Amino acid sequence: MLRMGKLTDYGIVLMSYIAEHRSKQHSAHMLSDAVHMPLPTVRKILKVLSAGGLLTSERGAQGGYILSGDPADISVAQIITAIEGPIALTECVSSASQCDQETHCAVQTNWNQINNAVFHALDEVKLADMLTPTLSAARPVQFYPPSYRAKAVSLQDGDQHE
Amino acid sequence: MLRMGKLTDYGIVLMSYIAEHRSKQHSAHMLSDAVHMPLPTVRKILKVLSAGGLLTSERGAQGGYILSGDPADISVAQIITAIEGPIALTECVSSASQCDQETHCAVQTNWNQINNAVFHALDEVKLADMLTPTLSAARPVQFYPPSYRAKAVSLQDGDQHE
DNA sequence: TTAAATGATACTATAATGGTATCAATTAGG
DNA sequence: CCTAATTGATACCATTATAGTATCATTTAA
Repeated sequence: MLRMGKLTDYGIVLMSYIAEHRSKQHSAHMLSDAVHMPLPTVRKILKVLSAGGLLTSERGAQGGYILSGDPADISVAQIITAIEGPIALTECVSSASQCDQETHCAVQTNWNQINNAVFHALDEVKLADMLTPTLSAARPVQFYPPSYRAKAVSLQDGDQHE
Repeated sequence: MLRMGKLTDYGIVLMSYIAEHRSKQHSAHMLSDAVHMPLPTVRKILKVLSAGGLLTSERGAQGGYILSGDPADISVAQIITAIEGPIALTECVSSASQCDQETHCAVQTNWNQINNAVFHALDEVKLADMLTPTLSAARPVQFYPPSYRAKAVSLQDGDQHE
């Protein structure tokens, strides 16, 4: 399974919540209550989201966070990028290939394209889309065949615990 | 950054190598030498790839591995799925939502679409494509704007070390 | 029957991640 | 002007996941 940090997941939930209540300014405390996440964690995420330019913060009493832009303009890719860093599946792409594989790594070049494909997929989904309960009708969605799921075999020891 | 296990990266390199030398059968030992990866690790990956149906194994002396299918038919998505498990960015999708967020998680529904988009992006890139040094001309590739890279802010402590 | 190979399982150390605590800086309001 | 509320920044810890290794069982060609 392609893994993404749990904090990023939280981040998207937070962004969704804020987008749903754009009128108000939200403090970390309020959001923590509203979305039932531990306050320190919420604070950490909000800070990063703010540093990434997705949220605008106001300090001091009665301060808080608001969306920096329109939900229709903020993509999932932007949120992920803000929290996780640049979207890339492999290390070697972002960190200018310090691996000793370079010789056999004609592969590397093509990773760029893969990463791009993934990025664009994520960039097409906007925050506004996340608010709508289901948009199945709007976009042509094809669930990938269950055979793929079934074929997965654990790399780790013993149990797969899922 | 969206993370993918290093072993998966290795797996793709291995598959690429095997695809480039389809005629022969390859033992873990040979591959370990050829691609300069630790033998035990190579063995582990090959086993999983074999269990996933992407490689066909033959036991005993003079045994080894060969590609199960045509490189043009094997997608990167398949390789990733074989090694990492089903392609999904969040936990809650694959493990039938055991999170306590369900109330606020209208978001969850839409993750399916995101995961799908990513899956299709990865499924379109075939192993055969990885062999060609660059296919820039063939497919329209757009590198995402560097602004996204720049905006990334570390969630972790201190340094970003990259 | 031996050697070469895959299959399976168990173990360990390192690193990444999530989570927490603490203090500094800012600002509205009494 | 002082207090309380709030974000900003940094440092720290514990748990988990990952990569990597070791060991033994199984199969098969020579």
